[in-house]
Amino acid sequence: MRELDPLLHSELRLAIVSILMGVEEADFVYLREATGATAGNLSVQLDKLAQAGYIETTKEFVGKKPRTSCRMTDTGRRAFADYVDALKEYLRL
Amino acid sequence: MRELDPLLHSELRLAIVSILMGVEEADFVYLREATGATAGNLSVQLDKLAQAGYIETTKEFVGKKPRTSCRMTDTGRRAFADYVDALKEYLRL
DNA sequence: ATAGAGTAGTTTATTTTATAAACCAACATC
DNA sequence: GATGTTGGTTTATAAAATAAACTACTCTAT
Repeated sequence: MRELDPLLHSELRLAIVSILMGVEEADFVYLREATGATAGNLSVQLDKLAQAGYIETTKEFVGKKPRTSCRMTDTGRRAFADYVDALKEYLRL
Repeated sequence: MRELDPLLHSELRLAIVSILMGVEEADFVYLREATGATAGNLSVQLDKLAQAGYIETTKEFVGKKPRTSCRMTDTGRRAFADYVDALKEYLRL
């Protein structure tokens, strides 16, 4: 059986990637609200995705507030496509 | 976002259920070979699925050898259908 | 009869992962 | 000048997956 990329096969990381696949970019606060995750958990999982090169993050200051925004990389998009493909075998779609 | 049933959102358990959805029943050895899992891991994960009432197992002796065979329950089939449904949101299918 | 290897598992221990709790820095509000 | 808020990160704890070790039995060859 095909392996399911463990980096994507995690509820929160999958949710993050799922959201990012649909938009140019999304910021930390939006992702936190959309996924319902705690900030700590989100921070950790974003790091893992960034470490793997699946997403790219940029940290800037808007006025006095920090703002982290994220977007998919090509590597990430490919990994997601592969994951979906592999998963279809499991789901019998 | 819809929650992904954590019992099914595990590579090995999903593989087990995926196989069982396609057949009347399958035995331990078949599942071990088909999934490539170690016997220990398989034993643990089958227990969890049985505990949750997603699968049913029967242990009998065929000649002198033990034989554990597994099949889906209605509860399990419903859970799998729900899981697939929820996952489609994430996969954008 | 017994040592060695194989089958069919289970139990226990270890590692990995996910989650939550605590914390930091900067600001605004009372 | 406490008190709370926003936007995070770091660290600690809980939960999960995996691997290693073990049980019980059988079969073969010595």
